[in-house]
Amino acid sequence: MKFSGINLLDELQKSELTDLRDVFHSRSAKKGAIIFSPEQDEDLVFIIESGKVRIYLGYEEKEFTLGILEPGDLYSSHAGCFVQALEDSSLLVTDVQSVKRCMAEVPLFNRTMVRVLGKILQNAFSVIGGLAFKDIYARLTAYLLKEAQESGVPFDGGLELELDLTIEQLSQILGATRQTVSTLLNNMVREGLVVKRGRSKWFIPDLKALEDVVNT
Amino acid sequence: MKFSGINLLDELQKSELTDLRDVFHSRSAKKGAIIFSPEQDEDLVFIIESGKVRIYLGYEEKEFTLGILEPGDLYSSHAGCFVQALEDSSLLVTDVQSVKRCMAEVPLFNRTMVRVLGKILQNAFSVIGGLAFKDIYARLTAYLLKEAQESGVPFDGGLELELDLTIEQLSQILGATRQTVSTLLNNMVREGLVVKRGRSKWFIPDLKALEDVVNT
DNA sequence: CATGTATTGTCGTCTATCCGACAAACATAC
DNA sequence: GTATGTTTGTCGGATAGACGACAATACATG
Repeated sequence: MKFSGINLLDELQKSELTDLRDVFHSRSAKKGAIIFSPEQDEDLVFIIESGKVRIYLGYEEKEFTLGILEPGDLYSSHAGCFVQALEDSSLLVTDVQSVKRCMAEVPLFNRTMVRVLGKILQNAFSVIGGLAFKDIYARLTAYLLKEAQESGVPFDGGLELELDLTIEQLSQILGATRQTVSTLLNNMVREGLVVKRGRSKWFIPDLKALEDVVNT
Repeated sequence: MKFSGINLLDELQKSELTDLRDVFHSRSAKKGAIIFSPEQDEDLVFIIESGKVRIYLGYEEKEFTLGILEPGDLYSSHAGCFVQALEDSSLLVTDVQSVKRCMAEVPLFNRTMVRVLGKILQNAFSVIGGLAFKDIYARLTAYLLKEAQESGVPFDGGLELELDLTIEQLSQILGATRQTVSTLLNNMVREGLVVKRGRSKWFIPDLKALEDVVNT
């Protein structure tokens, strides 16, 4: 899933933004490391250069994943979230001051910034809608459907889907317990909605059927 | 509650923004009227001039209130939300095209835009945190505490609080049913945490006690 | 191959919250 | 005053989903 819908790495390639590239410095993080946390109050903006990074809220023992960033995604460290590397990753980081300067000088950056914030906001609203209105089964099927549509690979009339998430991680995205998600997924298998293909690989034999379940 | 934390009406008074004022046109709405809804896809940006306006998500019969805007607040109509006038209100409206032009020409507007979006986003995250991690009682007490701190009037060692919400409306902010909120509120009354003072008016005899409940 | 660790499936118990129903209280209009 | 609508309080039943516990896998690593 492209979290913001806009690939900033591509944007940075554009010739207008040569000077912009220079304000970023690179920073790398090992798999599992927590890159930013809500306490530290440096205001930083960063772009994922490589790897995979998880944005999440934490409260006592519980965690809720807001999204997973991939190369080209932009985010800010001052939104009160944790940022954790899911794989060895490298980020392009800069401080908000520089960003402000850029916004004044480079109009394109500006519009991009607003666009990205808008996308993130829309995503946040849809998360709220899910939590407020839908039960876990509905959130699960909707999530699978979206992932399948965005990154499923056609195979034998159906779709193959590589989620690359443990059940535990999936449950943190859905806002549920590991146990509940595990049980619901297995119910879906029994009903033939999905077929298990090994470590976090799934096959959806009939996308229509899944759509029908989601739209009810 | 100031939804975005920034009063755009004040900002518009600033001399730098004279031309900006001209791109907005006024629009009024009667109490209860739905001003924008998610289907209509005009991309508009608006500022509350007078009155009170509710931003909410809707799904089937249910509604979840994201926030209530007051004069000076800015919002955008393309975020997939309903916008409803809680009282007779008037808005300053403009389309996104004009906003983009302004962003290029007036740097101040730009920064303000990003700042407002940031605030809204932070609010959205705290809503998600509430829904994901806390039960309704915790959300209720936290809400009352925040309102008391922001707009409570000192009285006789405690705070008087005019919420101006029916229980039903309050329950839509908290993401719960009317009945549950009603019961929990009356429990709080019995425990002496709050005292009822008539139609949506409350008295908090001991703010510390309320804080203690919230921080556990 | 053996051993340790991480991931998954499943079951029973427990509780917060929803939902429908209804009456009481209150406000508003006639 | 009475009548009518709106807002509230409360109760009992139903249930989704949390939680703890444990066994069964699968996976990695020496």
